[in-house]
Amino acid sequence: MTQHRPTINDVARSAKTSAATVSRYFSHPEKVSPKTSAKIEAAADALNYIRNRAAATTRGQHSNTIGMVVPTLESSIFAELIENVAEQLKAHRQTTLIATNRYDKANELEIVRNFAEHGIDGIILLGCEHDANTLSVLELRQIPTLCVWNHPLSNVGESETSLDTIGVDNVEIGRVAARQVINLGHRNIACIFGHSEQNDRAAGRQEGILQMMAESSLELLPQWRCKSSYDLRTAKIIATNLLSSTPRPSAVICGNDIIAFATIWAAQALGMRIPQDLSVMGIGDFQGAADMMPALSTIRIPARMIGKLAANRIMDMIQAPDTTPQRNLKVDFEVKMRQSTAMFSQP
Amino acid sequence: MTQHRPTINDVARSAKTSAATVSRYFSHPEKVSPKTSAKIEAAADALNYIRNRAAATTRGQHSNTIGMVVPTLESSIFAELIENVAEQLKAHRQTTLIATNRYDKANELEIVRNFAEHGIDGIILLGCEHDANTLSVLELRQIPTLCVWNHPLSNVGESETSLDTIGVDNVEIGRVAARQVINLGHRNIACIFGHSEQNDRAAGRQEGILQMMAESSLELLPQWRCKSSYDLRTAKIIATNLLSSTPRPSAVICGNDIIAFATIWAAQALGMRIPQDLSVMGIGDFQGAADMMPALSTIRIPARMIGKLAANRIMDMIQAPDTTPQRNLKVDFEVKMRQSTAMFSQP
DNA sequence: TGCAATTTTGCAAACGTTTTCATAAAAAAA
DNA sequence: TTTTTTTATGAAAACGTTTGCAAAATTGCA
Repeated sequence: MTQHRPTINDVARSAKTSAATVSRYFSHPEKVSPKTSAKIEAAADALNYIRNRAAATTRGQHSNTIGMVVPTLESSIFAELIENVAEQLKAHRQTTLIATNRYDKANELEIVRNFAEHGIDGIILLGCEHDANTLSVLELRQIPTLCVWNHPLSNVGESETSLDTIGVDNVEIGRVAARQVINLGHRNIACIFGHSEQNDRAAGRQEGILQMMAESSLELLPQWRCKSSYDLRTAKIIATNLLSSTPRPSAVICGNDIIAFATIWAAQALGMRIPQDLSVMGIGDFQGAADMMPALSTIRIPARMIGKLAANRIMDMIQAPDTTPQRNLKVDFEVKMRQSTAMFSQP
Repeated sequence: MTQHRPTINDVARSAKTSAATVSRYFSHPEKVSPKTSAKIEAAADALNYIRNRAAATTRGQHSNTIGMVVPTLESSIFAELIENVAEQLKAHRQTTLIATNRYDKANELEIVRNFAEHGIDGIILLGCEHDANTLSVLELRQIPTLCVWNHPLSNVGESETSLDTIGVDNVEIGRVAARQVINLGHRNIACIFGHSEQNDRAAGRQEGILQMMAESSLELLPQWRCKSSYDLRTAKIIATNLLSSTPRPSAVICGNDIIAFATIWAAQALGMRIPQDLSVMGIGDFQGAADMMPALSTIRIPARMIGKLAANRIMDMIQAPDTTPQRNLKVDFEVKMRQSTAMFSQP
């Protein structure tokens, strides 16, 4: 028996044809006659032949692999995005690779280099802000790249990236979230933002919320302007702290739904009723937001749609790299007012 | 300028050395002298050289890539597992690829074939039950493979796999979860199991729960024996249904924490108080379980530890394929009794 | 300084594909 | 039937690495 794994030559020998034809059978099936196809299929099956994609890639072929970089897998919302991208790409016969940068641009650079080394066909990055070295690798290697999730910030910071984007406008989201709460009559509003250093989504939302409050002539007390990382434990501590000191806000706007969950649970643990004693507004519409008690008022980011659009767009970019259609596609979001917010009523 | 991306030969020419030495500089740095190393580093930097891993792999080299297959990314607990595996593997300079099979063995086979085509060095599968064709591909290609998360079932079904495993014993988990509830004095216990067809974890837990109830001479009423998929929406409907019919159980044991969350929220929506009116027991200790109100009593599966162990083990298997140490490693779990369960008290 | 032992280097042959080009076979047209 | 066009096939040259082997350079020791 052959100790070595069967190669295309073994299949060719067994099917009494040439390696070239076997290769064509797999890569361009329409170019080989039905009769030969049948023979090759039988031979490949019998030998348990498995293609060697690495070898194929050396000869300039596409690797049929798309890389995707997200900050973390622990947010259910990114999971929703990823699964939709992967599903859609599967329909295009592409493999999706996923890696997490843990909100760190240095990690991201390393990941992108690694993707490049493996000859990936295209890359989908989450967010619009990236390390200059990352952009340079992508540029030099001419790897089709797409930024998803958010729209590049117009005013906050420099829109450094020249990459195409598909996503929501986080400044607008921040503005709308704040407006909802303000329109309910709240005046004593606290905020728990996400950290915005390595995170342009958080930065945009913060900007939008602050804009809208300023436009409504509402002051944000320094002690009501909090920051938290996107994890339940930390956020709950910060929320508990915020809610157990006086004066107490009548509403809290949260940088994302994780923080909102934590705020609701912190309030409940302190014996407060939601929404009678406190209104809580989230952003994201994460898994559980609609089903928890009380259901969370939030802004739905259409992860499913972004995923599908992104997958199709990256395929276009790979297949027709010359054409340069839309650069930045803005996706609409949806306001979901549920049970965690109520009209302000004098305590 | 060179239209083509720089190759190892370009670097060699620029550094006034040979391609072989440049190759060694990247693969076995200790074999090249400091002086030459410096020259090569400078040249590679200047040219923005990026290695072509596909080409390397053809010459029989390792691809330094490990594939991992999980059912879904939407469970925070798998995310925790994955991130720990990936982090640990990164320390071994390995890239981790992630794919989801959506609880479908046919998808899994396709993924594994794809991994094999890409010349992956090792594979980590979630769960112990796999398609015979999947096993055959792994066997034929001699790809080091590890099953994680659960211990193979001893009694339920055939332990089909001959693969190494690292995980918890789900039958035992089911037994312990049930015992906790029974020991609190509950006699009218309902269960919402996960679907067990393509899911040996769910099957094991169900088996364990049923065993323990039988041993305690407790009958499980047919209408109290429910099944749900692992998603909030479905589970909440089923729980609502269960809890709004009479007689009503005093406790519900849930197949995992998603189902437990849904049950708690369904009960609360029906105006029941937890744990006074209903005790709810989960399994998994997902994100949020400890922080929600009331905090969920559950069984903690040590995702972090399993991830670390798995990463180290797969590296051992790759580096020393001959040695055959432990086959099945059983990992301990932890009971976390919190606020969602209470002693049974006559209504 | 000379000689052996060791380290570093370069040549050239793989690795398993894809693809160009030419040729053979089949189909269509005359 | 013969000629032309189309389609299917095979031979051989890439693709960018790694690595066995041998030669060259360096080091250690007397």
